[in-house]
Amino acid sequence: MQQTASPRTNRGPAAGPENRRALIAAAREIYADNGPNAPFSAVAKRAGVGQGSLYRHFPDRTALAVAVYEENLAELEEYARSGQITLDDLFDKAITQASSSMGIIALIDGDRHDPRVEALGARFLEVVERLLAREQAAGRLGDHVEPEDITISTGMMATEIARTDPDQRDAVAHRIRTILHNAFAPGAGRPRP
Amino acid sequence: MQQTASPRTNRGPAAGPENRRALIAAAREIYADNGPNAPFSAVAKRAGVGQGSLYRHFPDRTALAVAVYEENLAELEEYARSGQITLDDLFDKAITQASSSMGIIALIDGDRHDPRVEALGARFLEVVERLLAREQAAGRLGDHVEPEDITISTGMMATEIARTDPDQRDAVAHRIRTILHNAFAPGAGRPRP
Amino acid sequence: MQQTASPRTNRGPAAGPENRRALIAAAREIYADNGPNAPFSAVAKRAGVGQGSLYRHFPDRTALAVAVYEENLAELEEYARSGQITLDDLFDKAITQASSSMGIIALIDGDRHDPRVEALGARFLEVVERLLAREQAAGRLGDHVEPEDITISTGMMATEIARTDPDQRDAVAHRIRTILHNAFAPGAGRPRP
Amino acid sequence: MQQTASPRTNRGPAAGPENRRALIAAAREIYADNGPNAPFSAVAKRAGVGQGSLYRHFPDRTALAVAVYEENLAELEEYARSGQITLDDLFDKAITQASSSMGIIALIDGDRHDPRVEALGARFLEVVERLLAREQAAGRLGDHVEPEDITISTGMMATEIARTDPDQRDAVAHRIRTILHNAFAPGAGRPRP
DNA sequence: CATGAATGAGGGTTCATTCAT
DNA sequence: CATGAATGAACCCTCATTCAT
Repeated sequence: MQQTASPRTNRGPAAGPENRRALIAAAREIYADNGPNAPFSAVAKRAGVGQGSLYRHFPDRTALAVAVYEENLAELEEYARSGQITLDDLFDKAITQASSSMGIIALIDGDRHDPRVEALGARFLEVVERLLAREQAAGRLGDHVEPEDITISTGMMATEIARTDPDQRDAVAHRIRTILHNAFAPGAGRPRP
Repeated sequence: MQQTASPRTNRGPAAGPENRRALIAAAREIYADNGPNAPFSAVAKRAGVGQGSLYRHFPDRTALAVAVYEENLAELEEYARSGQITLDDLFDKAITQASSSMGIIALIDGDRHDPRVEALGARFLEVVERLLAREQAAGRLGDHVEPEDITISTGMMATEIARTDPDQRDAVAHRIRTILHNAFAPGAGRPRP
Repeated sequence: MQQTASPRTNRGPAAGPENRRALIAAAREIYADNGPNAPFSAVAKRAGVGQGSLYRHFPDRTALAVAVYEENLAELEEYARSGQITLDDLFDKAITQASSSMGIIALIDGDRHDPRVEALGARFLEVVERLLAREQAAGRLGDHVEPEDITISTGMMATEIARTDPDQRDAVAHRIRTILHNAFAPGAGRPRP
Repeated sequence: MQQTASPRTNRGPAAGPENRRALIAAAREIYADNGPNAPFSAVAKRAGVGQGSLYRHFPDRTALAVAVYEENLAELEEYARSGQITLDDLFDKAITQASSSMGIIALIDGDRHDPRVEALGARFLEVVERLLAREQAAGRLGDHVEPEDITISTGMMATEIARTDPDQRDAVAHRIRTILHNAFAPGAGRPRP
């Protein structure tokens, strides 16, 4: 009837932000190693944090996945802000992140209607829109390409990479990039003469 | 005083093949409705069959998923054998099947190294190779296209369709088809003049 | 990810009815000893039955409490059917059952709006109605008494007995009986001359 | 770089009594709204007070319940001291308090052997004894009535009211009052002529 | 003296798998 | 060969209690 609490160590509230970071890092590892069905509690264990703290910081799986993905996205936004990002840069980032976040991506996929996830999608779309406008103006991408072409393609590519064996990822990534480059190249949208 | 426990209906060995079919049909419904994490036992219930029979026919989840997918593939092979299958036909099939087998696809994804799954992949590759050779010969697909481009693209497309909301599937399917057509068109692989 | 089942013994389906009885008996003991907040799983343990079997037989706490209480009620109905039950007989039964079912009563209380519980209440009301009509006709209970007076009083008494220390139960029971007898006696409802 | 964790508001020792009052008020609300199984911590949250302060003021659930109930009792004592309290007045108070303190009553019930709870019972008995003596002297209650008849009846009534649906409380209260009035009326204890 | 994050054991429930009938 | 109840480990989540700040 009574729950006996026997905390081994209590580092106090100061541990809060540190724990949050540890949980996000642990989530990356756990979901990368064990796929999206890994027990939620495994994240807490890996982070060296109590179950309760995990739930305090992230009330549900989605909250955690969003936090992880948000870090990825923030890095991308930062990169986009700091210079002239190209489609290849975007693909590079997507491939890199897909390789290390496979479980998280799958997790997010399951919740695509969650408002928190939709918000991330909107932020990603913005990055893409700016990129596309610039590249089209420079004549490096065809005018037939729409932002959704890029977002969907990037998502497909990331998923495919994520589920590919590590030792074949480079080859598959190269193949998909080539396909997409051909599809998005200037002139690709019009019938050949 | 105890009423002897007795199987309600035991139709004997004759029921074997019938049960197998019922289980496969039930699996389609269950995984379509509930996603890949649906309880295995739900399939037996939906099929109107005991747990034991489910395990007899399909010792594990993968065995069942393979059986379902094999039906899809057999249909495609049959279709390919019976006439001049085009890339568009292939895409049509993939889209149709993705829409109705989303859970199964996800299930198979998790087991891509299972030999039973690999065997299906090999059969699919064969279909694609024949198709590609014919279409390239007819000048309807570029010579830069390789069979793996098709298999990977089809897989990506199917996954993407499967995870898209039903009411947006047509639009997304159209978009992806356009991208891939542009990518695979004759001339798309060479630099523009 | 996989749940490993390691059943020590599996006595087969024949154990079903036996398990059900064992669970009901265990529930009586557990809730009598530990009150209504006893862990549900303790019932399974006491019955020597797996958790799953407990849930199969009784999908929730209320189902179990209803089953227990239904046994009590069936005994009362049987008794009422077999002869001329008096108010004192009813009180006797209520007191006896309250003493041994305290936790169950509390449990049922929490679910009084559950249809299963309401059905039991209706059955109890029927017994009371017949009893009251007969006793009033015989002049042993006042005409001012209504069935609900009896049902509420019995409920109050049972609850009070259930929460009284065993060694004071007789005294308290006697006291409450006297109060209610005085209240329900012929003439008690009318002003004294 | 780390921002030092700092208590938002710490009003110092002066806040002590104020917090205590806030906790008691919060307990009333929480247990009225959520029943006796409401999380202890919810009280602190509702009171706008830290967990630690809750534990400082009330080391356990019972301490808090006793404090709440003590307020009710003090009000009753004050009322009794200030005039000629009748049985009906007592019932009125009991009904009113039962309606608003249902969770607390249930909580106290579980701890009736706690000395703190027993002390409250003794104080209540004193009020009843004085009331009974006065009413019997005035001929408004039968000589057969003993203090324990009143205390038990009041307790039963309160419990019954507390667990009755709000919209039926008036009817049930009226019914129980009538029963008890009939039982305690002068002459009710003697056999009819 | 107050705050509120951290802890982790415990209870609820599900479901993969076995096996008596 | 089919049935479906039985089993219990695993996962999810809550919450009583402590304690650094």
